[in-house]
Amino acid sequence: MTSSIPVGLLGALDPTSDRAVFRQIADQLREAIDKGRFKEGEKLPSEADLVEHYGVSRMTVRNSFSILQGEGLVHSEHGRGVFVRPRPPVRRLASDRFSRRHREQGKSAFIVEADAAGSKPEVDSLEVKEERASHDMSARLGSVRRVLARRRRYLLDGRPVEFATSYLPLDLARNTPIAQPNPGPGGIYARLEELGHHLDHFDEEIRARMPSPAEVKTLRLAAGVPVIHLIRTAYDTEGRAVEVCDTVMAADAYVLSYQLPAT
Amino acid sequence: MTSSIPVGLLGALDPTSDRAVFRQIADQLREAIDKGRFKEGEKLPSEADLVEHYGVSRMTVRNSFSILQGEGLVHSEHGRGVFVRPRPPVRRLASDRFSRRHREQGKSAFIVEADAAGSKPEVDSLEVKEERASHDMSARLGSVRRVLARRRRYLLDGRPVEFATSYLPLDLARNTPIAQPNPGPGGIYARLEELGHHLDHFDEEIRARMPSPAEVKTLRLAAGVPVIHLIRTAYDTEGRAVEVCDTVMAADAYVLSYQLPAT
DNA sequence: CTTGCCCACTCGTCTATACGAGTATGCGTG
DNA sequence: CACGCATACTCGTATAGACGAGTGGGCAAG
Repeated sequence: MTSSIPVGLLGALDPTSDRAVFRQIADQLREAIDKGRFKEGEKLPSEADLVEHYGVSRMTVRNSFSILQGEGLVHSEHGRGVFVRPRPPVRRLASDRFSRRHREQGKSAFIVEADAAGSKPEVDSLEVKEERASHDMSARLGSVRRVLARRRRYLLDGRPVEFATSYLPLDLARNTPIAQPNPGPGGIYARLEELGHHLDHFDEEIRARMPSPAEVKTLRLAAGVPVIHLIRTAYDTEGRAVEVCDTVMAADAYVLSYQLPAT
Repeated sequence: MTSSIPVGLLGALDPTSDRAVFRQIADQLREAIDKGRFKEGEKLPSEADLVEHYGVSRMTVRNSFSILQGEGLVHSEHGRGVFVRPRPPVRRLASDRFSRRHREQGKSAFIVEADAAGSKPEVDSLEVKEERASHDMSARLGSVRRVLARRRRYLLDGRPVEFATSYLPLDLARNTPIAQPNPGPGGIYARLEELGHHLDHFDEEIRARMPSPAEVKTLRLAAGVPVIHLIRTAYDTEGRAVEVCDTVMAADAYVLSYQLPAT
């Protein structure tokens, strides 16, 4: 007995079916996972086990696993096995997360929230730099040539969950606390208001897509995990766009939540 | 010469690199696509071309393609080739799309919008049914046992882009126009208000994830296309949840847009 | 008991081959 | 000219084998 894994939880192949063998195997594994016969974090039967159980070649089994991996259901660890991917705790982003009320406290929303949820928050790879505005950024900020870019990465319990860059018109941010790595209590929105730019409203654009290889690296994303791409523009009471925040989030770690009036 | 495709757009492998051969090939193809050397909808070199160009086995080339497919960059067509996946036109969903103003016209927002964008809208697989509320739905609607479920699928130019189900408490919807396949001008929100349920606000929850096999089928999704899962709850002025709309959208066809006051 | 090594097991990468099935093109037949 | 078929080219599926590399447990030496 080379395996202590209950391969018996799986059925047999239907040779009369039109469905490809590797799809049938993937279907059976998926069903077993969905029905909880394999639990979160649990090890699936090894490739060798499945080769023996189904009487197919190893590449066929690997093909099945690659389907499930693409669906984000499992992940493999070299030398250890293939595991049911655990659902990470999600972070809820409410639409009122930038209200002045929340800004009063000294700590950032991210830290407060994470502490409340019992996870350890970190912010790293902070970079504050002057840059040429990209074409898109220039359009969003109103024909601005140069911008101040503030980049940072957010982690929960050591896992990167979000990578964000704020862009501000350089004429507005230069030589202000906003250009400091730590802009102080209440973050850059508090500083903007102190500088006389009273915030009026935000526009948020939301997309979802598969990550680029760079994003996979930065967010240490597992296969089959999309990203949520959120672009927020902050406008002051004079209608000027004073900041654009470009955020890429690991989709399995987030639920966005908005409350809309029924006007 | 078996191929008219300019394989010459691609470089050579680096045998000293630690990076796996199939990843190097995928990198080169990705770069060529990103730089526009292969354009949207264009056919990539065939597997056989790449086998010859790189001097590797076919499975290695296929492995490279499968990476790009998982990233949503390419799609393959049996018997035709592998193509750069075209970016479909996106549908923008604005946060004011349910305002009473938009409800005045007879036609649904989806139809109006699509006509304006010059695409042909369709709504199909309409199903109106009484059901037992799922645990989650019951919680959202306030301990409701039975619901009226309204299912429909939206298509643009023949392509399915969205699948939505509205759930309403049965005691509220039974024997009203809401239980009709076509609820009339302004949709069910107009009918709800006529029935005395004045809408106060909506809550929207947004997630992104890879689609289930059923969703792949319903939305005819290409590999590497995530879905946006939106759950909207409508509340009346008495604080009662009067509808929950569960929507699954092809992520490559949508940009969601919200405007938030900076209170 | 602790340390270090070996080995079994695991997934990762790659080759070579075979056959099947969908697509498109061109050519020959009617 | 129109139709249908042969054919070449495409990707899809599956097999069999090889070697590499990460992991972890057990065993032997110290």
